[in-house]
Amino acid sequence: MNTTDAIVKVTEALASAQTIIFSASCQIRYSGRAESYLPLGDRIILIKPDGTLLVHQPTGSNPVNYMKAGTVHDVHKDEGVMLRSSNIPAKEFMDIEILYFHFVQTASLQDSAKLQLQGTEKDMADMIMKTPEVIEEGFRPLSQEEQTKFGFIDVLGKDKDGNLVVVECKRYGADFSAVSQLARYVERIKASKGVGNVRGILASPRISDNAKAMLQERGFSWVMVVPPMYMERFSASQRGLFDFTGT
Amino acid sequence: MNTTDAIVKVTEALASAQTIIFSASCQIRYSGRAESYLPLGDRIILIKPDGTLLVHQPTGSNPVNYMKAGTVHDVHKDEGVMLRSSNIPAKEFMDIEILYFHFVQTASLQDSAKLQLQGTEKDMADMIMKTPEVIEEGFRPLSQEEQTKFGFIDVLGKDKDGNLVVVECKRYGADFSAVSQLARYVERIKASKGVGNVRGILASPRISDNAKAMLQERGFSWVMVVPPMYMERFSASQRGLFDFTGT
DNA sequence: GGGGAGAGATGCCGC
DNA sequence: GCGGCATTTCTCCCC
Repeated sequence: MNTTDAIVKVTEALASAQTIIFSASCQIRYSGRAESYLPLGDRIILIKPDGTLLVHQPTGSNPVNYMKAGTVHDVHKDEGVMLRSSNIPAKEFMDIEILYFHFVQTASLQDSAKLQLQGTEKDMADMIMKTPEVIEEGFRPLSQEEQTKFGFIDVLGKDKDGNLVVVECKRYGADFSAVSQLARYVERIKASKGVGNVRGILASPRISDNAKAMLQERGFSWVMVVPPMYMERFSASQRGLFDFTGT
Repeated sequence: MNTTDAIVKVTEALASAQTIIFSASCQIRYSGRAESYLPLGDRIILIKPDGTLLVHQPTGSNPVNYMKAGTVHDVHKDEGVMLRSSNIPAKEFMDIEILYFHFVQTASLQDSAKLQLQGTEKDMADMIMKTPEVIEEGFRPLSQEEQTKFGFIDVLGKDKDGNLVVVECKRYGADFSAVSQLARYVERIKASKGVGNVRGILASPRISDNAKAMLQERGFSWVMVVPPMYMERFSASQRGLFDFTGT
């Protein structure tokens, strides 16, 4: 695509805060929290009205380079074509040297929708509050997301014998970090409540052998809990839309 | 844009494993590790040759919905237009119901370049190996990335008195998690080497007050180390390219 | 704004 | 494949 036309199109879109998508052969330098250089290649570049800039290579989920919201962009032609992006407060800078524009698209997007997500760790904690027997027989939850200066506890409760129980939820497989976190909360509760016997329970779909060993070493235990997913499409009437689940 | 033309263009691009970028008014359902619904709105959708699919709203760095590499896509018209994406091994599925295509672009991108990144945690460890005095006077590094069954140790060394020292590097501010990690490694080294006195040092640009308290409580210490950044553009001859840093 | 922790985290490397 | 962990993590929430 003609370079001069492309520069005009990008410049006008930047001025009117439109969304810009273009493909270009380019090389990229970044300086900020770290520093990087990306040699010449073809990429997709997306600039959003909020200043976000994303550079995508032909593979992978993550952008190879990016600038966060609030970044200011300017494209100009000197010896070559340069897209210079600056985020002064964040002290981050990027230079994209463009050899050729493959295409430039601009758009004014209308989108106020927010993602509705289910099956998070918070949903696990909600489920435990409602159906505490998933932890163990006789477990009675007392509070959810109890704040301590050292982090917040997913679920705090008492077992059938009246012992305090700290429950840490993980929506994925639990690892060392989860055990450390549980240990920290148990210590914190022991200290703040002045109680010697506080139990720790890790609730997750899976746990690594190593993490389980560390858990038992510290006298804690693990309960298999799967994060709840129960959107309306699982009802029989919606079977047509998502019938690939087979259930 | 004409819907039939758009469907043909997307279908052909999918068949030839091109990169596809289009904008559409759509609503999106996802089911997999979690479940989500995104109501109607205008989005940018990017499909890569490796099957990666990204859905971007007009703001923010992260895609609001996505499918990972290896996903298979198919667009067809029934009552409405549906882009159905499936990743069978991962048990993940997405349905994008498209009301209108604003534009469709396809491209064959040539890009074998890899990002050259500096200022990572690994670079910090490298620097400590080369100039160990940044840790403390008389520190002698023995090994880097020493493997243990409980994770790998950034730098293992001895202090001027011959005590073993475990160094954990963080390129950002150190938190509880970093202290827990360091404690785990120190315990591990004590056990595996059969030594009672093993020191722990956390090396990072910053540390939170709480983390520092926990560190001292366990008898460890903190050293301020900044991840090294020294690309050639900081030389005087390159001043023109990145002179906005002011230094 | 900093601290703490989750995320449909992703990506990398090692076993 | 799982495990362990860094990430220019990003994002949210709460102090």
